[in-house]
Amino acid sequence: MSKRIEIKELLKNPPIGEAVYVKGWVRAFRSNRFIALNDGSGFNNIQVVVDFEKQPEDLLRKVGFHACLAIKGQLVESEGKGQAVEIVAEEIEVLGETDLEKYPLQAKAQSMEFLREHAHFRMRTNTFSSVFRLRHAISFAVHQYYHDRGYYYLHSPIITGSDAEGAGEMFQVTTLEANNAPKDEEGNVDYKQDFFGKATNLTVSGQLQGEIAALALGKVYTFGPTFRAENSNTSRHLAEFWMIEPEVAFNDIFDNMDLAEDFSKYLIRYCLDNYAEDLEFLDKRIQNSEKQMKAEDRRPMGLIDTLKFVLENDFERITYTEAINLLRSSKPYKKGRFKYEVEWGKDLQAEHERWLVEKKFKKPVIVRDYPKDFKAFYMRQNEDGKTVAAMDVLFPGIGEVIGGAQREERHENLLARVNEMGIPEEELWWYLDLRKFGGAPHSGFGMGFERMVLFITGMSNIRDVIPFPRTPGNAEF
RNA sequence: GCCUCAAUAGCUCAGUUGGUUAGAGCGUCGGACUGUUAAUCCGUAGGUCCAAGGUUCGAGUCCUUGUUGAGGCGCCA
Repeated sequence: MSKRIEIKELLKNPPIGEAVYVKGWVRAFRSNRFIALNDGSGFNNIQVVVDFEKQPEDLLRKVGFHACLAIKGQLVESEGKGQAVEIVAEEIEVLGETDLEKYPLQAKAQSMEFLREHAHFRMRTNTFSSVFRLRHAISFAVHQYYHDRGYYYLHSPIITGSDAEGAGEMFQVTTLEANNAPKDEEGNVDYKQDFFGKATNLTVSGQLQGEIAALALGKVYTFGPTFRAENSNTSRHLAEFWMIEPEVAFNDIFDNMDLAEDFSKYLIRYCLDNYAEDLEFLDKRIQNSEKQMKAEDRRPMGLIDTLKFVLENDFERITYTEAINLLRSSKPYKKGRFKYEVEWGKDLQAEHERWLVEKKFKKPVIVRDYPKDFKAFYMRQNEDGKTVAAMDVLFPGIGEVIGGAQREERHENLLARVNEMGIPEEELWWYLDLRKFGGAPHSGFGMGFERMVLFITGMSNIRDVIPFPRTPGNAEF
């Protein structure tokens, strides 16, 4: 009786007839009699039945939406229909009141935009508590997947002195004062006097360090925050996001594709197997919100059906050249509906990727062997001399969730490419060394963690699947 | 960075061709209610119509600039 029990545990193994002690927040107080209490341990609430004649009136007044309570009572089989068991309250203690005249949240659906502005309260809603439980689940499943398969978790650095990843604009890290930085003889900022003795940035990718580890430990993965200072204003981009980057010695591009598909499916399966209640709630939520929409704007399948469909079907695998040919024989191409040109040598645009994934194949698609001209320097050159062993995994509704490649392991080829692209060789001496001493074919990819969370939860804005989103012009909370 | 749209009560929104005192639902607050499931019923209060400037006898409504947000595009994961 003296020890608190978590609501999830209480509902899993209900000790009917026994005295119980729970704590949590009020999700609803109905009919001056029924409290729906949730302590965050799971999706489901416990119903607390109050005999209001036995409780002081001023105490019951404090039992409002999202107030925090501690309740002692007896667990009994429920007389009502919506739940199997309930607690008959004997002692109610108010741990934290909520002044509802000032509290912004309400016991009804509120817009994602509004809740985003109240990010310190939004996790108390059904939607966000489900999303963040799933975010945890996916994160845990990532480690489980790789650990079970003999991969080593590599902590790649957050601060990097390398300026050669080429993955995007970087955030500078410095202890120099903006207004009073020391200057060199030419009048430029003298980073030799900075904390690290050189210019440094927040990492945009752990891949290059991952390769170092893969060529010693065999199979590794990184899972950490990455930073892009791009002025990207979309529902799929963050300035601070988490990325999972496996890197595997001796894997070629086909092994890489197998890994990407198997890994993605594992994460989805883990959530379906372990977090069904949260997924069911999110599924219903989407269906309700789409009721007012026109049929053609609705998703073709419910959330859980979509996830199961992805699990049960192979990802489509095509080359970039095949993708171009398919696009050029498509209806929207022939009718001139595409805004961007479809031509071998030009990158696939979002509208092209969407057609391939959502119209043509209706499932995840892996596109490989892209022209080398618009891909990174480290990707392995194919025999045709025109393409590289790059791959993108495209998901319905989101687009690119995974980007990867077989890495160029041949020192001559890599060096030629580095020079061709005008990258300073001295920045990459250690990366080039990996090819000079015991080099090996190897492959890897980066999965945008939030994009995977977006897909699995069915949310539509990436800002709603990370607790505290960082985007251009916004670093609140 | 570019394009489009939006901003009115705590929230979600309506507001006619520019014309009297700006409305509704939900929430709040007050009351009723001992089997509710976003409970229900009755009542009350609640507004610098995003900001600044302009046009006009008169602006929530029209114009300009700005701010914030959303959607799309580009960059990518």
